[in-house]
Amino acid sequence: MRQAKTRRGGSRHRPWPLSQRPGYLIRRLHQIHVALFQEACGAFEVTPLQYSLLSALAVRETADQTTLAADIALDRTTTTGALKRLAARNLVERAVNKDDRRARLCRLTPAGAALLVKIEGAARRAHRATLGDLSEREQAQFIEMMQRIVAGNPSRDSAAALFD
Amino acid sequence: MRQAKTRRGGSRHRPWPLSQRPGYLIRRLHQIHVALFQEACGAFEVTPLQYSLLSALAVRETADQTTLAADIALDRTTTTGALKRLAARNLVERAVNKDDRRARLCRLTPAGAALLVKIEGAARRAHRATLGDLSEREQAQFIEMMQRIVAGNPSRDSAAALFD
DNA sequence: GTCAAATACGAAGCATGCTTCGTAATTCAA
DNA sequence: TTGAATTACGAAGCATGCTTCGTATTTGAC
Repeated sequence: MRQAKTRRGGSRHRPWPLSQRPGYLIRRLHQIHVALFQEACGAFEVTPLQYSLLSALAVRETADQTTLAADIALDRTTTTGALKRLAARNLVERAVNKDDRRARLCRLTPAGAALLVKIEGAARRAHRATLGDLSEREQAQFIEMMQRIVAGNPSRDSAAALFD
Repeated sequence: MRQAKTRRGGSRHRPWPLSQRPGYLIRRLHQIHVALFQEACGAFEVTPLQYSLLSALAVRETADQTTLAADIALDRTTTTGALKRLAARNLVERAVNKDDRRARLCRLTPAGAALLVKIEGAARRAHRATLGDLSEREQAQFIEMMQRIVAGNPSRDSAAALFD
């Protein structure tokens, strides 16, 4: 048997440390970013996802929910839930489209636009802090590699391009 | 004003493309990994988190829920929920500790240990595939950088060390 | 024009993930 | 030894994220 000698207990596979598994490390990175973001922007009651949505809306001016979902690479129904919460706080308007009554045209309210401006600085700092343990050069490499992975794994309905 | 000229509509900040924000890219990476993992291991009805838990249990042999939560850097109550679901499928045993009736000692059942062995190959392939768009050398760099970031942002109650 | 396909939503259900609050059991210091 | 801190859980609540199924509306092929 090429198996390493059994450990206390039974014979098992040689364990693959969690701390070396890409999926585990990615989950941790996400966890770390969310924590840093909340620390920086929690006072504004905005989550990373909501910041993404507000940003996308600022670019689109107006868009239906499916389009927004594609913009931020998020499931449609999840996007709807997030938009509802933003609408409940009067940061977003969700009016039924008169020209296509299936759709809901979303748009930033003045309050939403104002909030976006207010949190912009803190949000960007949080994003940068996430990679703060890497050198400037490494950060650029890291981002480039992430972009390459994302490009190689298109979401089912990626509109993409909009933000590039 | 150093601001770029205003776009159709109003004056806003120069938008920072989502596709360049570390937090957004990390969320996408997580999304991609989960999708790849489901594709590879969905037939076994196992999620990435459940795989982490089963792995941690295989190493620990026996552990209370709080210890497991620290092992996989996950919130305690979330861990409890996942363990309950595994227990409901008879993959994990959650017996009240006779020596400390506050705690529940968890342990892999034979079915759980067998399942872990069965999915090990597919799970590892899914983890590797997540970075599949990078060269071998880049993958090693990428993992090393993620580890550095994780090391620089300890979870509140990191037991860590166990898997290193 | 009409009817099937496509589209945009909504509802429901499950699995993460987090926080806060409450409870039961254990520990440890005075 | 007794009573306050600590510890391990559980429950509840909110926010993601996903899938599947159903409904309303529009489009487009014929």
